[in-house]
Amino acid sequence: MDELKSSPLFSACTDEELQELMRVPHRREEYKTGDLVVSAGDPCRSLMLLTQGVVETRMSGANGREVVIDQLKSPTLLAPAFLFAEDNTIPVEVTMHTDGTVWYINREAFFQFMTRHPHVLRAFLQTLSARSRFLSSKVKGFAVKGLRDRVLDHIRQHGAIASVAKTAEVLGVARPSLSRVISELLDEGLLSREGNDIVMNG
Amino acid sequence: MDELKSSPLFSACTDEELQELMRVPHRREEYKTGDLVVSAGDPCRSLMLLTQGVVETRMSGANGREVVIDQLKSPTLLAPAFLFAEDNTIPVEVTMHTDGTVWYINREAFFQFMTRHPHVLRAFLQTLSARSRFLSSKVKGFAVKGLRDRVLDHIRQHGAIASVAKTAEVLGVARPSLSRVISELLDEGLLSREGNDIVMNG
DNA sequence: GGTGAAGCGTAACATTTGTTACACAACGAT
DNA sequence: ATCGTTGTGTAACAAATGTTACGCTTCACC
Repeated sequence: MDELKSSPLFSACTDEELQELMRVPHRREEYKTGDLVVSAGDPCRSLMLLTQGVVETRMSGANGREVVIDQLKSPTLLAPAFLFAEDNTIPVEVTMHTDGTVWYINREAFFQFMTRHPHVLRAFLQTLSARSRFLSSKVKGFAVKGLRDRVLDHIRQHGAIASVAKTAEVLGVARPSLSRVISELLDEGLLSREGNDIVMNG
Repeated sequence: MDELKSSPLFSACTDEELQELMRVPHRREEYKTGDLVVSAGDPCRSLMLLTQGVVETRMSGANGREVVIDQLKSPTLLAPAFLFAEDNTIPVEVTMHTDGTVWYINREAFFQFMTRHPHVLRAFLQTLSARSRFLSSKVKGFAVKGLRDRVLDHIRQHGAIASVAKTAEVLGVARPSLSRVISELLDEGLLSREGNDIVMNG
């Protein structure tokens, strides 16, 4: 299918290679907004490829606090880091943020496919690396002292804040706390309003 | 060398495979306690394999706050997640915690080697996965509300607290804050002293 | 035995963040 | 137009953590 070719993993594949891939066990599933794709603790037995739609990944702490790890737009792999792990349970919850489509491709067959097609292997490794870098920056973000700096970092990376409530979830703080800090930063002239968004100054 | 065979990456390799590996460009470097192996921002151009010793990996925020990400004992790979990344700069600082030895193996040659020897590829993917899971749990740890829970989690994972100061660094809090919380947990009977260590109760 | 450094506990106070509650504006549905 | 919903700002207070400072023990070293 063309859907697969849109993924960075398979974009460089020839038609013959894709036909070979289509002969391995796989299935294609459609989801609707709000559907649960993966719940925390599920084992990861197949390569999961989101070809259409947007998902949100969340981690929920023991006490009920939920943190939105991030939003992933298609095309992207879901939980690629846990596909070949010894403990392949997925620590995050994945829900659809829009309608979407996920392909499931048999793990071992995909492994064989990678060994036969090094450019696919390289793309897979690059994806893993990007996820790892993202998590590193997330850790760094939480370690950085002070909500003020985290807010400024977040705006630098995302360009603007559209929703205070959503951003509070992502940053893992209470909404009024974020609202207060943003007010301070607006007063100090470090941030400014641009329509409904909040952006940097300088 | 036998040193390589001790690594989980190459432990399943035959002698012929290791000899093949030894023909690819590589070097071996020895370090002393306190030496800087990788400084944050360095590009990752070779597979780095710690065959002897213990290293600490740190991230330093913009404001000077430093957080010990973790301690890695040999044998282990250093920064494997960034070897095949598009942006292959390493976001952490790696310093020797003891004397040690690091092997550097050419990236492209190692890539070829993996494609020829799938069991090495699988071991490499498992290593990447384990690192990714570690980072995930780290993110979850920071997101979990309350230092009390983080302390209990840390003890569950590490068995005991030997040094309050070191642990405070790892958890990213001030030492007196950790000391205070530990005192409370001791009072409440959730923790207890065992010699110089602090352990769980139950 | 003295001495200094390192690690720890603790206290007092400052700062940050969470919690709860309320008022207001925007918006869609009835 | 009215109603309810949603997102937002704000205030007052509570709780958690940071900061600084001090005294105590332990231990290596002289």
